[in-house]
This record gives sequence, C-alpha cells and structure tokens, in this order.
Amino acid sequence: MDMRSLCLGALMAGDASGYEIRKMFEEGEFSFFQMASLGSIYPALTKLSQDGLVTFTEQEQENRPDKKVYHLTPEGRRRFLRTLFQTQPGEDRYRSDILFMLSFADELPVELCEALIDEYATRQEVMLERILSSQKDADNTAGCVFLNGLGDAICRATLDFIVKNKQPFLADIRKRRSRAS
Amino acid sequence: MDMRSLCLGALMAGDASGYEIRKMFEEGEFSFFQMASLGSIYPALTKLSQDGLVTFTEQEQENRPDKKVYHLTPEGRRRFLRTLFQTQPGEDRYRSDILFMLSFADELPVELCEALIDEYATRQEVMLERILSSQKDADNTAGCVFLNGLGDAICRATLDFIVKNKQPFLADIRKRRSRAS
DNA sequence: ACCAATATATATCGAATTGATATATTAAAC
DNA sequence: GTTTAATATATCAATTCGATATATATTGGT
Repeated sequence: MDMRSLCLGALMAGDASGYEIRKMFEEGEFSFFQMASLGSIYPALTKLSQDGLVTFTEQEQENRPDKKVYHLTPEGRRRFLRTLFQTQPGEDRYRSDILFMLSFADELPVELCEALIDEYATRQEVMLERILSSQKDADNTAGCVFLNGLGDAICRATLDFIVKNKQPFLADIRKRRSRAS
Repeated sequence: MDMRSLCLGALMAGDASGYEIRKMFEEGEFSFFQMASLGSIYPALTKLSQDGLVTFTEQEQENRPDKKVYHLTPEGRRRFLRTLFQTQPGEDRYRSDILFMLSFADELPVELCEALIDEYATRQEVMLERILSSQKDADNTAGCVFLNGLGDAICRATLDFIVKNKQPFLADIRKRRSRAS
C-alpha cells in the first residue's frame, strides 16, 4: 500500500494536517500495523492535492505556525474505497532488531540476552497499555474494536510466553556453554 | 539495523552467496522478523568486501551461473559482535495492509471483511506450518528454539482470536449497518 | 516432444522511503 | 532563566525496495 493511499485512509476519519496524520501513525489508531514518516507524508499530500483527491485550507493559528488542514474530496473518498476493493493486500512484514539479535544468543553474554528479552517485554507492555487505553474510547469503529482485541491477544500471548520461557532459555544457553568449554 | 550488519549476521551461520542470503531472509531462519531484498544485499556484500569484513571465492558451477560464495573474515565477525553489544536495537515495526484495510471495515461490504480476515488467517496458518517444520530441525541454536517458540505462540494466539471473534465481528458490522439505515 | 513455469544466480536502476536536519514559536519543566 | 518538549511545515542525502535484464537448467503439463 503506497503512502498516498495511507494518507487518504487517514483522512477518512476526518480533516487533518500532515503533522496530525503522522501522529495517527505514530501514536494513534494506525500505529499498531502501519507507519509513515513526515518525509513521506508531506510529498504524498502535495501529490494528492495536485490530483484533486484532497483540498486544504491554510488555517492561521495564533502564536503557532500556519496549519494546512487537508480534506478528502468526494473523488478522493471514491478512489480510496476503490483501492480497498481492487488491491490485493501486500504481505505482512515484521521487522525486529531485538529478535534478530536474539537469534545470535549463543554468541552473546547471558546478561545481554536477558537485557534484550526484558527490553522486548517492556515494549510489549507499553503497547498493551496503549491498546487498553484505546479500547476505552467509546467511539471506536467495528474495525478498531476487532483490531484492538487482536492486538491485545497478541501482546498477552507474547508476554505470557516470555514469562514462561525466559529462565529456561537462559539456562539452556548456560548449559550449552558449559558443555562447549 | 542496516543491511551490512544483517548480511554479516547471515554469514555467521556459514558461507553463503547473495542468493542464499536472500533465501535466509525470505524463507529461512530470519524470515519471521527481518527482510532483505537482492537489490540491497548485493551492494551490501560489495561494500563489506571492500572493507575487508568478508571475502569471496568465485565457484564455477557446471551448468549454472558462477556463484560468489562469501565468507566472514575474523575482523567481520568481531565487527558484527561489537555491533550487537553496542547498538541499542531499533523499534519493532509491523506493517500489515490487511489490518489497515480492516480498520475501514465500517465502509466495506461484509463479504470483503470476511475475505480479508480469512486471508489473514490463512497466512498465519502458513507461517505456523513453517515454524513447526523449522522446530523439527535438530541443529537449532538456543536462540532459534526460543524464537520459534515465540512465533508459535503468537500465531496460535492470532488464529485462536480469529476463530472466536470473526463471526461476532461480522455480526457487529451488520448490526451497525442496519441501525444506520 | 515441446512449451511454460520455476529455480538458480548476479547485477543494476528508478522510485519510494527513511531519518535527519532546518526553521520558527510556545508551553512546560527544572 | 534556561533547556526540553510540543506544534508545524519542508527538504534532502542515504538507504531500501521492487522490478527488470541476463543466462541456463530443471520440472511439469499437454
């Protein structure tokens, strides 16, 4: 899914500036399964504006830089929904430095392995907290309710696995190491 | 984690060609939490070779194009491990077109929502199958055993959630739709 | 027997994306 | 009173992706 479609999707929920769209991907509704940086959002919005799929009004704010608030045109809305109908979704991609590093556990000090696992667990806890607070919102769409539930289940399964397997894993490394020496 | 470090990591397990390294990220051990395309692997190997972190021997194969088999130098190995010690791992990133599309479930036909969920479940089943067959390997490192277990747990939690929540979710969409009309 | 598709293998290149930085102002924290 | 974080847009070099070119062998279908 290209950045222009992602921006159209973000504007489906209502008007927003580029900065606000980034927040939707950084902290908001989309942050659990998509991402977008400012360096890709601004050019995408410019292009969408040229193509007539969005319009913008420059809002002068007191004591703030001007804000360009983008708004989906009917054609933009139609185009986005058509994209959803027509495009076969790309493959999911998960990228984790921590898990990559942990795959070399045999070559690392046990303390580092433990630190990596703890860091991974902490991040999952933070994500779970964010999901739980998002679940409290009353105005969630059906899709958001489902996706929050899925995220909740995955985080819990991950944390549960770590609680049960961290110590056995570290013991396994120590055992292999003593056997090798 | 940049591509050069990923390639060094791939070569930790043994000598490999660029094509074989891609397979490690596409289908093999790393495929669950990292990715790398040929267009980034080949330049990275060239650069690593210039920097003396890897060497390569051109193997003439009968009835096959020549194969450049890359080999980690002691310096390359040291550099990689130092990278693991020093770099604080980047944030995990998950990107899913299907889940993004499902967040607009309220605007989509119920049939499309169901198809998207089914497709998501199928992909998870395929991944689980791959993890299970990887778990059968006798020569797995401690890290691989742990990571396969984690992947297993996450896939099962995901599939379990879908089994329990797919029909209620579709019913919720239908209910909201009838209420709106 | 023949044709298409898949697999092995390297390499390149345009297009897209990231991540950092520049610019400017305000609010909050310390 | 000074630094840090937040709001806000914009640009740009470096990186990465995805597609394509090139060449050959094997596999599978008709």
